[in-house]
Amino acid sequence: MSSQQKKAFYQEAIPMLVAVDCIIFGFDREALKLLLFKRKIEPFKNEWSVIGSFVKPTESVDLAAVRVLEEYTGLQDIFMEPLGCYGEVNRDPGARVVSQAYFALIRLDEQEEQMVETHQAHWFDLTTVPTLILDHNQMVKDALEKLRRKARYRPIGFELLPEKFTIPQLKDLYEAINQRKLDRRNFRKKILSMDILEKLDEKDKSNSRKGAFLYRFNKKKYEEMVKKGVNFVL
Amino acid sequence: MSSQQKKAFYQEAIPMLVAVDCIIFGFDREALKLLLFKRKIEPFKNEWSVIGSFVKPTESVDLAAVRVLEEYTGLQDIFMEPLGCYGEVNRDPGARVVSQAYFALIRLDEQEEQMVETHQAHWFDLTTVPTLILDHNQMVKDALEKLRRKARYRPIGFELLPEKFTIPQLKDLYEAINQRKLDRRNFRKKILSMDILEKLDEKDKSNSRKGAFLYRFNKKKYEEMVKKGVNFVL
DNA sequence: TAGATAAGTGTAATAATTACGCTTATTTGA
DNA sequence: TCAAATAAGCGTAATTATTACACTTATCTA
Repeated sequence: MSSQQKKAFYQEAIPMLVAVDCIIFGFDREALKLLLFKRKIEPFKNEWSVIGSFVKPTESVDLAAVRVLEEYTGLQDIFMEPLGCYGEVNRDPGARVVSQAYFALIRLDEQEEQMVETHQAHWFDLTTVPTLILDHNQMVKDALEKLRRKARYRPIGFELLPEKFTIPQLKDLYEAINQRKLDRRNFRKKILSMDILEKLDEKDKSNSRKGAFLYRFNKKKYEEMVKKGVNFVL
Repeated sequence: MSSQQKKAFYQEAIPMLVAVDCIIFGFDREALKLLLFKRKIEPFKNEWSVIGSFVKPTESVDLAAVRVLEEYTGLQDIFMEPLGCYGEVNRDPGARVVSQAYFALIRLDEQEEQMVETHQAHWFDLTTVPTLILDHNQMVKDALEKLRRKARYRPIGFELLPEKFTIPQLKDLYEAINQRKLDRRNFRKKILSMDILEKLDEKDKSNSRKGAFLYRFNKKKYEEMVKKGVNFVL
């Protein structure tokens, strides 16, 4: 249906701008990081903000989020899910803008960390997030809370860890997300009892003399468990 | 800032319509119901749909949802929370419309059931939901899933049950939400152990010869538990 | 080759969940 | 009037999950 035809309906309604904003978390094997960038347009040009864009008429809202993520990080097929709608009347002094926020999880290796710096973007440690434009600090706060809640019943590690990882690394990730210490032995017992990890023959010795065995997720088994609605409370 | 001034920014972005849709669940002491109404405008005039409206320039998105709920049910201060954004390009043939969906829970007594019928609205049993316009069936499905998940860690009963209720009634509600039988005795034990119910001196004899004691929620204790992040898995 | 260190294994104590039998209050109708 | 029927309510044993923590192992470095 053409734009002309559509205009016949909903005459009384008033259009507004729709944007997407992505809160992107990364994990570099020790700390949780947040990707921010320097805004390129007025108002608030050159201030820190999360990554975002207006939604184009030819793309769905979800797709706009995927596009933005790819534009700024070069990454595709990233775990991303909706965070919520930010729709206060005066949240953006530039116009009436309703923003749909998303949060994404990506694993960091040097490659990505460098790539990102070329876009006037920067990975911040979660403990040193600067003041952001508009309601973006609130978005980050909400995203973090959602991440924590989510981590309670899903092994988030899929998205944040490299393909091969050790159990102590997985534990570090959960500690970073939840901000509390977990018992090393109980953590191992619990995650192994879920039967979603595959032990490999290699060891990672970057963190200890003894070295820790590498594992990888068994995605199939994991998907099955999610379907059954199992609770992975760690 | 006036609309004129705002136009100076974001010139390249293309505005679209923003709507809210509310998926409203009710519980009438035996079954979960869904509130639907006959659409008043073209396209799809007179077909069943959930309750919705376009967002006005002078109101936030959240407020639009509250307004709509009040317009159709006369009810204020209803438990409502965001469900998600529905933003496919061609989801509405009438225009490019991005909809933010909400779901709400209300308790049904005859008063409300009647009131609603005056707006060309109707309470449907969840097992007999008709075909709805646009992506509204999907919204209902998503809302139901969210309700179930939510009920796992919050005593939803606050919103769906009358002020005074019996433990068997609360159990029936959880069974309706989760679509599975719960053990009467274990349910009672668990809910009482949470220490959020106050036993009253009255009995409700509508359902049995012996009669069941009425209880009411202790909202203060409940809020405290939610703050502490306690899990109410029933 | 001893000492240091993180990885990994085991186990006992405690707490939560599940399954289910028995008693109680009340109404109905034989 | 009183036995049968029924849902409400109480208690307990068996199972399963969680927590706390002691001990052993593999490996590197000095």
